Amino acid sequence: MMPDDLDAVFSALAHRDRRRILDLVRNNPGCRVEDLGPHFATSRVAILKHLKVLTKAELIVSEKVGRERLLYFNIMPIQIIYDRWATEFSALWAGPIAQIKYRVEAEAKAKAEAKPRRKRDG
Amino acid sequence: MMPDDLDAVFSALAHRDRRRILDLVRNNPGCRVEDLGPHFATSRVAILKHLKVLTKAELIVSEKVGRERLLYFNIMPIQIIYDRWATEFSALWAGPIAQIKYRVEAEAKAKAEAKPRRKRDG
DNA sequence: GCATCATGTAACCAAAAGGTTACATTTTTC
DNA sequence: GAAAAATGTAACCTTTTGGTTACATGATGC
Repeated sequence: MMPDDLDAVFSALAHRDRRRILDLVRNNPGCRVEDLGPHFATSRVAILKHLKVLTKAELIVSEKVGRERLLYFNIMPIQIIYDRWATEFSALWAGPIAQIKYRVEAEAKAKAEAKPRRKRDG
Repeated sequence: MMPDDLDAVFSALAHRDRRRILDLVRNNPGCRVEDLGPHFATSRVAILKHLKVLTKAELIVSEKVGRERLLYFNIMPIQIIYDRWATEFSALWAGPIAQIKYRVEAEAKAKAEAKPRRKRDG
């Protein structure tokens, strides 16, 4: 997954209604576009736009069956991020107490070395 | 964490430079705003704007020391999402084989029950 | 105390985002 | 075959986003 793809996934998740769409599709695999309508206060076309964003981020895959479009949730983008977070941050979230200790150490270290750096101005 | 906060966090993560800022701050706790400049092709003020977004999402906390501002990474928002994902999706990502099996079952189930729903139009 | 440094705000602009109504197309139903 | 259903596109508009340059302010160094 390329950085641009990460942008797309996080961006897709950055809207409440889109997260709710994902929940609905995940809990109702194969549901249709029109099944989503009653759950939202916005227009059908707004929902179509949200679906387009989710599809581009690969969080939703769909198939056209006659005049209907069946929607499915795709866990892969989220799993990729989840796994990447596990790799990068697992040392940071050992637990509440360990975490506070780490934070304090980080701040002490910062004060000890927060000095000479290269300078540049925009 | 409220849904609006989730919007803010995902939105903050939805920009490549902002993720890179987070990496830099995480690996250099207590670094200053100007330390970030050399790593990016955009202007200093653009970076300040990114920092404002990250701060609002609580992914970065900072303290003013004299004329400098020291930056620290805050793992909490990401940990909250991570834990929530673990709760909601752990059944979905048991493994590649199990996942494919689940997907097939989901699609078969969808075809069997993808029928009567309420209708509404925008 | 003055010049420099580090950060921050203001103003501007183009592009993107998020919504709307109107129109179009294909498939299904009767 | 005509009407209804389901989806999709186009056009429009307001707001937000992401960038820029210019200006401002307080702290630091000499």
